This record gives sequence, structure tokens and C-alpha cells, in this order.
Amino acid sequence: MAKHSERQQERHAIGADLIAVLVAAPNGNPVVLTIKDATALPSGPFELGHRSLQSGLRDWVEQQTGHPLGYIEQLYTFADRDRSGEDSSRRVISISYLGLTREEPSRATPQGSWRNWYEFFPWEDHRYGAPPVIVDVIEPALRRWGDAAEQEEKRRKRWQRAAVCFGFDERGWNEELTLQRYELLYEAGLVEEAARTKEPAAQLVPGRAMDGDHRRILATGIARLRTKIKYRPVVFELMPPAFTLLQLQRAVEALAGVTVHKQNFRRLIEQQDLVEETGQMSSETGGRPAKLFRFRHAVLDELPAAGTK
Amino acid sequence: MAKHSERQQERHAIGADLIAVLVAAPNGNPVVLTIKDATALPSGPFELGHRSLQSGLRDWVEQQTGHPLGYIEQLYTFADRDRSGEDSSRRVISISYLGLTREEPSRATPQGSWRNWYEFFPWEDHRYGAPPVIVDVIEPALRRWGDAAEQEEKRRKRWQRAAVCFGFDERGWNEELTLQRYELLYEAGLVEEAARTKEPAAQLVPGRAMDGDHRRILATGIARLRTKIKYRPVVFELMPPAFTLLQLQRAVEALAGVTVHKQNFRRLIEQQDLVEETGQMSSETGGRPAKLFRFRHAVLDELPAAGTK
DNA sequence: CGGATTATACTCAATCAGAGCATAATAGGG
DNA sequence: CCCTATTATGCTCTGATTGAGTATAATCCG
Repeated sequence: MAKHSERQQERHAIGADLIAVLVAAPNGNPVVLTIKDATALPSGPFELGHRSLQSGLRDWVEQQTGHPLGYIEQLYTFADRDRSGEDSSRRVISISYLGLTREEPSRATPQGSWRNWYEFFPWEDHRYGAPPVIVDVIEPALRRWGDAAEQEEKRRKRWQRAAVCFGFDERGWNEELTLQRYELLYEAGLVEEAARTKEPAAQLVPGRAMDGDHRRILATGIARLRTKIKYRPVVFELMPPAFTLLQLQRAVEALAGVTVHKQNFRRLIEQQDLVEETGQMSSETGGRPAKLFRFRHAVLDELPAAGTK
Repeated sequence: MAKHSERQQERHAIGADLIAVLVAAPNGNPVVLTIKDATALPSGPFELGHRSLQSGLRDWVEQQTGHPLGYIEQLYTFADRDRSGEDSSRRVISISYLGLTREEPSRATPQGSWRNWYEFFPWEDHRYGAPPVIVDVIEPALRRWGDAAEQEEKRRKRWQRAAVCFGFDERGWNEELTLQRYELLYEAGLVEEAARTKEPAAQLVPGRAMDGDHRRILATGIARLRTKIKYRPVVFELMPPAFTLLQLQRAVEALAGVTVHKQNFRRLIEQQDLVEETGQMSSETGGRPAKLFRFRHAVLDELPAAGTK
């Protein structure tokens, strides 16, 4: 219980890494910054020079990507044995963050590339209906996994968990369960990362794998963002200075992976006073011109409530 | 961006601490485990032998307190220069957790004591109306703090922030803003911890101070718990195996620091199927006997939704 | 037995959320 | 120039949820 152990030498075998889930949404396209040919999230060591974890992250992300980080939120911290090192008794503490940026990530940065995040989670995009991969691959595979359990009780529980996660048996799709779904697929041995340590399943579910737990971290970030947009005005961190309500809606839908009722969406945004008209109109792609809006930054000082949906 | 820096020696100057906000609520009394005469939260070093951060925490908390930890949730991770050490360039990463236990913490543990958490935040308990300290001390002090700003714009913003946090000017009390309120009082120099590094205000707000940022961590834990009970059935981690609906309500009120409408509370709990009757009745303190209920553990497998309020 | 106290069943109104209808304003093709 | 496709925007309707109150049922205590 003593705050600082006598065994100082033990503590010296610890390092700290910062890992970032850096998200943008240009034109309603949900993207995440990756490195190493999209097999890893950007990460860097936490160094003594950094004032704090948050500023450490901000420093090197801005240095690497060239754009300012609008919003940062801590995701999760975990400890692993240092896989890279010679000395397997070293521990690395990884602190992961979610960051939002509105910069146009068109030009690939020198060190990394922006990828549509559904490349990693093809089953998560329900904007155009449920992806076929769910009924074609995931449902039968999870059925087999459920049936493979020894006791009846366990079989029932496995299938119920699968049904809740993926909305089988009349249950609806819940877009916030991104992390639970990934973890379920992992336990069932259906993703490549699981096959590295456990018995792999006969057939893997499609979706780009990543190093270590990076894909799990990404899932954590997506899940956090999907819940957060509902009660905090964070989408605006991803929007350009002026935008139409449809553009805003498309951004929300891109993140949530589901579509929303257009009229109700507008009602919600307007009655919460989240935006104000710029006075200009957009010369959009076909159809009646739309008013341009900007985010009312004052809302950040007002209620710590309000979001979208 | 390289995951493992060349400068290995720098990373060796890092240590890791686990800090716990351990909560119980016997008889609707919200208590937190403290050490050092209630000036600190229990904490211990993360050691190489621990399988994971979570199990590390679980190990030493159970060893110290003697009761099992029902529910654990990570709160926040931050890095500080090592205040204890000789070498000020060492860094300590502190990973804080919220833990819930249902054990009766009557007998003081050898190392620590359970304290009502409102000893640390007297302004947070609105179960018996707004505490007088708010209108007597906090409101005038924050008014002075607001007026002390140079520019009109800043004065307005300061007061608006205070009003949102504490519900001044017709705004209602929002019990979830525990952390924001503590941070506001800190910035305004109204808590003892702030006086250690900044210019202290003329008069401090009552409430027991703690070492370092422990009181801020406690505020984080309370805030998290107050939001969580609304959409997850976590209160039950604090309840005995069988309880009346009023006992359950008292526990929720103790955590939230506000009272709820009795009939509506029951309606909510029952329609969500969170509990089931044990078949027994309680021979309570005066009044008509109440049915005893138990938590339906099956709900944990069902919807990842549902809570109280 | 009367009053205090707690339990529990209903009711009512205001608000909110989901879904749809209707109309307006533009572009582009014949 | 008219017709159609497309997007924008205003409004309605209905069922569900929420906040608050009324009414009645069991106990205990003196």
C-alpha cells in the first residue's frame, strides 16, 4: 500500500507508449490514420520532456501529421509484456487516445495513410443495410462456435451473446457495441489476431487485421465516438467551418454506421441551437440549394449537454 | 513515430502506480476507502509480477481490505513528475480505477478507513436540499472570482461557467458535474490543494483536502459512478443479496446526491426487469412490510442497457 | 383505536421520438 | 419551356417516456 515501493529497480523496467486513434471524416468518409501499411496505429514513446500525457500526444501527432488536433480524449490504458524487447520481463504501459481532426487528409502524410475504418470492420457499416458478411459468414460461424460448447447452459449463453451483439433473432442492430463485437469475434477465433495465440477457426471473418491489440484499440475508439456523438457536440470537430445540414448528417451517419431520419435529425440539431446560419447558400450537387451553417461555439460554454441523435 | 525509442535509458525513469477509488454504500451511506487519516486514496505500485493492470489492482485491494471487488472500471491515467523522489526527472504514471464492493465495511481495515465521501465534497450532497455552503460560501466566492477577471468577456464566461456548474441563475443542479465543480473551485483557488501552488483565495471552501490530486481522482470516480448508474445496473454491486426497493432507492440517492420520485423509481426498476422477488418480506423500521428483491443476474447477459433513473 | 409510517397501484399531462406527408427550389434532358 | 429527378425544409400524427400527483393498503406505536 506504500505509494512508492522499496523495490525501485523493478519499476525501472517499465516504459510508456502513447497510441492514437486519429479520426477524420472528409465528405462523410470515416477515416483513421494508420502507419506501416495500415497494420498499426501511430504510436510513440512518452518521454521525460513532455509536460503531460496529453501534450505529449498532441506534440508528436501535430508534428507528424501537420494538422492541429481539435479534440483529444483518453481511451484506455493497458500493460503488456514488452513484445519487442530482448528482455521479456520489461513491461510497457500503453495509453491510448482518441483524437478528432477536421483537416483534409487528402495528401497522404509522409509516415502514414488515412484508411476508411470499415476496412478493418466490414460488419460495422449498416448505412446501406446490413452488410452481407454478417448473414453469410458471421452468423453461421458464431452458430458453430455456440454449438461447440460442452454444456447446454454455455451454448445458450454463447448464442445469446452473439445475438445481442449482432442483432440476431429480431433484436435490432446496436451500433455502439463495436468493441463487444470485436471481442466476441476474437474469442470465437474468427479474427486473425486471435489465430496468433489460440486455435484458429476454420474460416476467418473478412476485415484487415492489425499488429498487437491495435484493432481492439481502434474498436474502442469507434465505440467511444459512437456513444459520444449522442450527447456531446463532438461531430463538429470533424466538420469544415461551414457546412449544410445534410453534410453534417452524412458525417454522423458515417461515424455511427447507420442512417437517420432526415427531418428528425434537422429538428434535433436546430432545437438544440447547435448551429447558426452563415447567411450563405451552397451550390450543391443537384437539388435545391441548402443553407450553410456554422457551429455555435458558444454552446461549449453553455450546457455540457446536447449532441446528435 | 518509431514504437520503441532508441533512448531506452529515458524510459527507465518511469514508474507506474495504481490508485483506487473504492466505493461501498452500506445503509445508503456513500463511503470511500482512504488511508493516511483520510488524506489519500489507497495506491500501490504496479509490479512486474502482475498479469495485467486490472488484476494487479484486484490483487492488492483484496489483500488489503479482505473483501472481493465486484466491479472494476478504469478511470483515468496521468503522468506527473515524481514528487516523492530525489530525482525530479523521474516520471510516475498513475492509473486510477473505480471499484465497487458490497461488503460491510464496518470494521475499519488495518490500513485504512471508510469515509463518507461528502466529507470531501460537502457541496455535492443535495439529498436534503441544497447545502447551505453553496449559497453562503461558494456563490459569493465565485462571484468575486468572476469579477476579478480583467476583461468583461472573461468575467461573463467565468460567471457562466460557475452558474452552469452549481446551477445558479435558475439553472438546475446537475449532479453529474462533480469533476467540473471541483476543477472550477480549484481554478478559483478555493480548495486547499490549489493553495499549494497558486495564490490562495481569501477564504477556502469547506471540505477535507487530500494529497496530490487524490481529491480530483475521487471527484472523477464519483462523477463516473453518477453517470453510470443511469444506464448500467451497477448499483447492485453495492447491495446485499436481498433488499427492498426503498433500500435500493436510498443507495442510488446516496451516490447521486439527489432524491428521486419514489413511485417512478419503482416503475423504472420493475419495467426493466432488473429485479425479482425473493418471496420474503422485510420486517422493517415501522410501516407496511416491503417485499424483498434480488438482482436478476441474467440481465447482465441480456441487454447491455438499462440502469436506474 | 387513531395517527404515523412505509408500500404499492393507478392516473394524468407534458414532452419526446419515430415516421410520414407535403411543398419548395434547383438542375438537366427532351 | 415543360417534365423529372433531386435535395431542402416545414408540419403533422401517434405512441412511448417522463415527471408529478392521488388513492389505498399494511404495518407499528401508544
